[in-house]
Amino acid sequence: MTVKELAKLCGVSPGTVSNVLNGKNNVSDATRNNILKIVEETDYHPNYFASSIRKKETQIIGIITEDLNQFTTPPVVDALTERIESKGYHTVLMNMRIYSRLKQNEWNRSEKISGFLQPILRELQSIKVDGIVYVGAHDRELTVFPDNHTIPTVVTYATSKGDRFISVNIADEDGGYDMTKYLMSMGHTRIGVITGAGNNRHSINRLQGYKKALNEGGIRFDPELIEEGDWTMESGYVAGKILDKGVTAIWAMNDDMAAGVYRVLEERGLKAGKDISVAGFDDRFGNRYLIPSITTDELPLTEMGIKSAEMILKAVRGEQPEQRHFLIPCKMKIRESVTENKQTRRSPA
Amino acid sequence: MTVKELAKLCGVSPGTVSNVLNGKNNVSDATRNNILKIVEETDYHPNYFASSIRKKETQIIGIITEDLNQFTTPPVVDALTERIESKGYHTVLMNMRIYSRLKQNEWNRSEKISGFLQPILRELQSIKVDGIVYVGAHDRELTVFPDNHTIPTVVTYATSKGDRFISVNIADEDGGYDMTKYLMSMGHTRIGVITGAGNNRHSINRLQGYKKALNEGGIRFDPELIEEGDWTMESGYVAGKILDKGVTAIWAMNDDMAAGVYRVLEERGLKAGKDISVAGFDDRFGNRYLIPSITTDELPLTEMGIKSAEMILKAVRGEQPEQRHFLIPCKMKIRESVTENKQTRRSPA
DNA sequence: TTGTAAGCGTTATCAA
DNA sequence: TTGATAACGCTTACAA
Repeated sequence: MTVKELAKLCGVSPGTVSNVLNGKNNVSDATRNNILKIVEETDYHPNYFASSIRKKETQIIGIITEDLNQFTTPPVVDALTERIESKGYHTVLMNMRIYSRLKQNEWNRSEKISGFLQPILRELQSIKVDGIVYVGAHDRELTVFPDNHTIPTVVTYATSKGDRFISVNIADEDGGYDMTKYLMSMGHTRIGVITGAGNNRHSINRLQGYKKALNEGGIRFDPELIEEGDWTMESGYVAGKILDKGVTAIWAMNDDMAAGVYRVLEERGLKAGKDISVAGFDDRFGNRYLIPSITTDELPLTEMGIKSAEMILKAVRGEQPEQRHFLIPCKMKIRESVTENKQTRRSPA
Repeated sequence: MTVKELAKLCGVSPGTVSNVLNGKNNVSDATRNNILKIVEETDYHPNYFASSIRKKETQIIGIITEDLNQFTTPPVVDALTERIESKGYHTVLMNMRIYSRLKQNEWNRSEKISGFLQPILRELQSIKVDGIVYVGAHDRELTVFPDNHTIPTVVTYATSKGDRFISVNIADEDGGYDMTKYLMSMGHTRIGVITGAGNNRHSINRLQGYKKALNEGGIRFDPELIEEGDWTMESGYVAGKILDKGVTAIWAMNDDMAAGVYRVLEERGLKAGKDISVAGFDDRFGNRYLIPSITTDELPLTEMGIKSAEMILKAVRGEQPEQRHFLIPCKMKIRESVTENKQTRRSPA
């Protein structure tokens, strides 16, 4: 079924049918209704490709994910597509699968990622997407877009080199600050920290927040209390040795590493929230698995998707964004693993 | 840049350029190389839409997910896209988001899902996908495809009503059988089971495997030892009362419910793998969170994606599949939570 | 308000 | 092996 055939059925010209289908108002109500009725009856649907040749805008937004299997990605994509599609745009998802295609020590090798990105960009270019949202697997300074890339682009869970793209990210510093403030409010002053990989922006920013909170509370920052992990449970287990430094609380920068701390406690016959306080980050699993349930800071994945959607739609329409970099706040989840510090010195008699 | 302009640059006709670009072998090596060189230099890319009007096949496979946020979905999609794209096809992902759009008691309401599916099918139809892979959020008998649906379709993590579509699923019965056999091999004879929702095919089939294994071992099936859960940790916690029926092992049909059992044990001062054996299903989290680490049965998500990809490509090419329904086996993960039954009666003196 | 006809950038057909 | 030329299904000037 084509416009031509449909037009014949309606007793009008193809042009008129096209006008009706595209919501033009240069058609009489009578013919419009008649055409619409017949469209309904015949279940006619325009050929998307044919119309896209002639039209300048495709109403398609391309979504590029670094890795769909990274746990942070699906919620972002979900919110993103929901919002974009609710505005009448379509989405096309391209997954780079960097985690399965790269060895761990290559995750930051821009030239590798660039190699994966290139064909995908070509693809998106040839389907003439109106805009692109790039969803990172972890916050990294992106240098992977070629210089001649001109399609409107928003990056999320990643930062663009310089001011090139609009970016939407986690407010990591505030997250670290909130968590530390909370631990301090529970009477903790010697707070051990297990960071993620040291060169990682999440680690750096969260630690910045930790320092800021300590500083505000008049507590001297002690580098001895910082252990570097690599986000895995195993590294949290190893870093758990920080226990021996007389800390009353340990904050691991993700829940996986906190789970490693739980293992150490188990081995020593200790309990989080009773003998020592333990906090995580991400809220990867709600309160389901760790016992006692873990106090953590929830990543704002849905909100990041929503904000990114707004921004790319603005960009596509040629509107100016109010700012170029957005930091979305996390949400503290107070559970059982952090309790008041019983070792707090009372005010001297 | 269009073929026309490019052809002029190359000093040949548009048709010849097209032939080169499409790998036809009716062009001399000399002109081919020349054209290819200039294509490279000018970074020319054909307009996807224009070529798709004329071509009968689009080389696009549509992937429809019931819910991308269901933990089983991304691995399937990942493997699926990898395979499909490695064969020179493209993929377009459409996500129905049924979990956020439906209340829990509506998850099996076919007419609701049908309502979400309809516009997506229209969309895929209008971009003329060569085939469709439908990725369910849990195994369900699908009645949601309209009668006039003729595009080659494979369903995975779902079963088609009757013999309509090729399907790729988990070998749930074998999974239940293997797990029960393993528990029996560790000396357990009174094995409590916490099922998922009772009307669910996963529950039914896994229980079937349990019964089969018991039967082979000469153990009478005791309905008293079966508790119905609903896949959530909370329901596993409630069903944990099965402890009081003198079981030496509990098998929860997913890891979330097993986590609920861990909570019950914690409250009672018991330990999985020491005082009682506990097994799960899914291997949702590897050995990271539950302590002691849980013995479970890993879902074959990647393999399901691979098989589905093979099948849809076969279907698209008009080849006959060797069978219409595939069951992919799970992989037992032996960890710490199941140990030998110390209460086993020795052979009578 | 409607119809006619000329594109859009490709690929397919057929003749040279 | 190449080049004209006619499709493909739709949109859009422009004419009626």
